[in-house]
Amino acid sequence: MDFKSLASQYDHAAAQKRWYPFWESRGYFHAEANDPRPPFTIVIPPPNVTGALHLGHALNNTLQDILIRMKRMQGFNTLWMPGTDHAGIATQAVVERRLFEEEKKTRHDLGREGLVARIWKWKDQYEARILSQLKQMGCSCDWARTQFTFNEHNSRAVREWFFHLFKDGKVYRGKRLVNWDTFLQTAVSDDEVFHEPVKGHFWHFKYPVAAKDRRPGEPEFVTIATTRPETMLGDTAVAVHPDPAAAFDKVGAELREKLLQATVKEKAELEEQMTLLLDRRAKVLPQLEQLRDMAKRGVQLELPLTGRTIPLITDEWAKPELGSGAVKITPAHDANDYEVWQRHPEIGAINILNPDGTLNENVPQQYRGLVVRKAREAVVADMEAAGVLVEVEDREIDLAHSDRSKTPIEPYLADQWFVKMDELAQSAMDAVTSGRVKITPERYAKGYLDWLNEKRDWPIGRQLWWGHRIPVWRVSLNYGGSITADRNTVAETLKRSQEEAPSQLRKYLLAGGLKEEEFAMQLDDEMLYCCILNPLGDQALSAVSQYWNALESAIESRTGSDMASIDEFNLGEFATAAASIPSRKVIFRMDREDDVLDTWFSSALWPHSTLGWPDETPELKKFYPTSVLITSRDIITLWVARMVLAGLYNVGDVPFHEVYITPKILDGYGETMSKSKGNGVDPLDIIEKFGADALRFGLAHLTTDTQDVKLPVDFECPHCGTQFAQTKKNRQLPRIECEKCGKPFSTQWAEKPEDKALPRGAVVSERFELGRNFANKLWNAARFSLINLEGYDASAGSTAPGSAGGFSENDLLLEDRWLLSRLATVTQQVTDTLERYRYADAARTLYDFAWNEFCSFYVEMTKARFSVPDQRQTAQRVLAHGLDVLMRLLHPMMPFLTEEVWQLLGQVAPTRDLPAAVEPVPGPSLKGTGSGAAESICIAPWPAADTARQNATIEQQFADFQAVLGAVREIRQTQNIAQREEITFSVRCDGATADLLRPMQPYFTQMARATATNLGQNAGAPDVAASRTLTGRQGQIEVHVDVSRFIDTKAERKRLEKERDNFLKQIGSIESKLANKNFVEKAPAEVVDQQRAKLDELRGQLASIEAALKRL
RNA sequence: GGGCGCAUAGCUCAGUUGGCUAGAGCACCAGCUCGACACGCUGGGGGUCACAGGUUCAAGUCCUGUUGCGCCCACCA
Repeated sequence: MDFKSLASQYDHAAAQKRWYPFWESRGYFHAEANDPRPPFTIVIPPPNVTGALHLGHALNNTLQDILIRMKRMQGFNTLWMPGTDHAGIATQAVVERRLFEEEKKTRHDLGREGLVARIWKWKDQYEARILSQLKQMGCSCDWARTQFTFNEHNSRAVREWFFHLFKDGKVYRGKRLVNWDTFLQTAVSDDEVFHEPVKGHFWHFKYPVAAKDRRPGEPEFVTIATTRPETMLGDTAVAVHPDPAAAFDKVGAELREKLLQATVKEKAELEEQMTLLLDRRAKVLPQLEQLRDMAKRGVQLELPLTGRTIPLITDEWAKPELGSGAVKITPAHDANDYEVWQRHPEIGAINILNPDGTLNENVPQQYRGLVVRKAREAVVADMEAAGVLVEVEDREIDLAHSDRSKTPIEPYLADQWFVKMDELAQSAMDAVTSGRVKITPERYAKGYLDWLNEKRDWPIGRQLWWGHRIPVWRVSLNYGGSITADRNTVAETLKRSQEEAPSQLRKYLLAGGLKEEEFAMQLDDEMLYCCILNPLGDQALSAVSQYWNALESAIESRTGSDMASIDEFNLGEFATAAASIPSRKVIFRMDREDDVLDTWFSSALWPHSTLGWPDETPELKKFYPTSVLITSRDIITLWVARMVLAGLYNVGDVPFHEVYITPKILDGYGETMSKSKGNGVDPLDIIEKFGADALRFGLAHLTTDTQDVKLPVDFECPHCGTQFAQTKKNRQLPRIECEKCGKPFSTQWAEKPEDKALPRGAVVSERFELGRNFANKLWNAARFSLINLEGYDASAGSTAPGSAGGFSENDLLLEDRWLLSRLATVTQQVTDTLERYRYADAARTLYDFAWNEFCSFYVEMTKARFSVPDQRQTAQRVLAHGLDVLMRLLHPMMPFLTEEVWQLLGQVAPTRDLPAAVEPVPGPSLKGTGSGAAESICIAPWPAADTARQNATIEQQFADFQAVLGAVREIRQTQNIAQREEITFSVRCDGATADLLRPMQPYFTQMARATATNLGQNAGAPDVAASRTLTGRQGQIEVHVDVSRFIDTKAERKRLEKERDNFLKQIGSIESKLANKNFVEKAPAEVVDQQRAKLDELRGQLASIEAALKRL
């Protein structure tokens, strides 16, 4: 191949298109459980199928792929498990919104099955898009194993886990205040709620003391205050503090404590608070104590508008320093009041809301059916009319809104399934404190532990349709075909047959074909719950259900028949028999729970369910526990913690040994990227413009462990190519007009046909220019090498005796030894930093080495050597080897470019190993050594550092050469000597350095168009010279360039004077340091010596600067 | 309210256990069509390391406080 015809710019699109299919077709990404090599496993944090991936995902997945690719090269049996998450509420909300926007339909118009079918379609579409994005980024996932949290297998795993928790008594049913979204009619979790201040009011009401409980001298009313007056209809008590004086004192003491440590500014404010507190105490304490006494006596209050009376109670929740000191208690609609109820069960709870947000039958007739807002108005008006409205204050209220529907949240008491967290949480805490799971960066362990330490039970039900339906059947009693499952009756009946009901049901289930270990039951005060493991789920159940319905009636019609005789019936018969159930007969009725499980319930299983659990697959045995989890910090609690406890519970081992928390990608304003904010960037835009390698390298380069990554982004006009900043204003617009050419283009928000018809403007960031430029630099270094490897002799340098060719250790020149030494160090550094997730360090090390050492020096220097027949082959061998190692080290970050180069290199230089300076240590090593002739760089061995070639002396000698070259170049530039002018220079230095520099003459010519006329201890300066003084390995090096033809005396003097001043300043500072007794005595001897040496050096340099000045 | 971070050049970021004149990329300035690369080469300018104290022979680095910003959690009759 004629390598000269290779394009001078790296064609990323072509490389991507060429190599990804190649890798896939060769099956490099596929892992088998029976592969004997040690495993290295990562499970992907499954992206939500809500939408396409943005740069945050790109970062996360790039970092995973870098590790996976390195480990693959290191010889591990590498598995990267891909997949997506069904993301319950988020996905359903997106699809519902789309449904409404496009067809003006709600989910109720479609029904459960219809809506779920829609969401599946959406899922298919976005899953395909997500997987395609990952492939275009170059991710080397084992695609054949692609998983989905809601596929059949994972559904089975979910049922299995739930069933075992249920059976263990770790799942229970309880009442709980949920954030009720009255629009979507579902509970939403706390993290799906946002708070927004709205203007509201603070109403003060007085509740009369019941006439019968009034005593002279005591208050006739208790005043309470609320921001939600309609909730008074659900009040079940009013509370006052049991010891208001003590409570006041406690608050006072806290204030005093603060005051002690307060700054002047805070003091005034705190003192004012203190005064207010004391005033208040004086004013209200007697009355509060009276109320307290009344409460202890059991006084009742009349609850206005309702005709009910409620008790006055004492509870510490009532803060004497707030409001009136008395607080209304509405357990069904306020979380704190709910807690009060738990402490005072006798007060009860009254739910006043219907799921749609209207008031229900528990409130007086006139309020029923009103929405909260209307009810509030009505209640306030009626309270005023009743003369119990004391006062209305304006107040700003931080009101909870649903993230999905943007409507206000109503706290609502609902039945929920919970997972008991005590032991599970403890196990997950132990895993981290014992070091079995290591979190990097360490600081994130604290949040994990703190959160788990609260051991709050986990509410797992969601009132949604898209998700894993809870595998529990409510067993109620049904009187003769009427399906009213009247709770009280059921409870009563069940209570009566408490012992009997479960055993009865058990018989039926067994008769229905279920095995003993496939179902479990829980009986609470109200209901019998049955959890069924059978993977056929609904289907099996309906058969069972039919079976016992029919069975009951059969038994009824066959007086005296016993259970033993059921075998003679088959299902068909029972189905017909069921039609004739006598109306007075009590039979069981089973209804499946409507709720689905929290998405995290299924994602918690991800590391083991994707490997086959609950089956004991070879994969599970081989790849579990996985090696590392790479994810973002905001799901450490929601996801990571739950995976740990689920893994321990189900498999008996942690799901991963390490967790690496990535930084977050922020936009130019420091805000996190998200689709909803409109600041998300599609990685494909970046890939198209800069290439996948540039994207990946850029992201790795930004990944430091201390900071998030701010990434200002620009729109790129598709008409004229102008880039201009994405701002908070324009980032959500469907169409934007170019700032330069004024022509409009569309954005990701384009919905209307006329907008969509416009050309799409890409969102780009100049941050990725770094990676693109680097890729191009590498490409050209490779191109240069390929062109010049003509005649490369693979056998040259073979250690085999008698081999032909010009390579032998003795032929290695200084620059060869330098490069090999550096290569060993860089290999060590890159390996080490990547193992420790220090991606940016690895990227920077490679960037600096490749650009400033390999290209700027080694490659440059080979130019002079290729024309020297004696040197050509050695230079080719070392160049090819250097490029080979560099490509392998870069491959995890830049897979496409490195493969492209690898393949081309293979054409001209099929093997590129150099004999190791020392024999590698024998024994099983995972790290590769030579590249061999791997057919793809994906599976080429990871470079091993040939540490025997590390040589500090060589590196220092080379540094001296670099310094001299730099001095000559600098003089050229500062003297304004044209590039094409040949110049001469002399170097005064020790003999060893002169010997070193003498053979470098071709490089001075090559790289600085300069000829050394005199080298050595006695080398004098030309008459008219510009000079630099350097500190070499063996002493001072003076570089004098003959500038007689060019001298700009004024400029040179100015420069030298500036430099002299600089030196004087430094010398002064070191002198004073050394004059300081404390420093000399206390600082370590080596630091002092270092300073003394430095001083000598500086003085020497100063002297030569002064000499140069004199000469001018 | 509790917790965790961050603040270094115009911009985006490095700066490992305190120790040479604090670095990089982009942007900026000057000069370069020399056969790998103008997505390049050579050289240059640019920083009171947010502020105030403290520890130390020595502080960008450690401690305390202040200010500003971000995130997480809790709470708000």
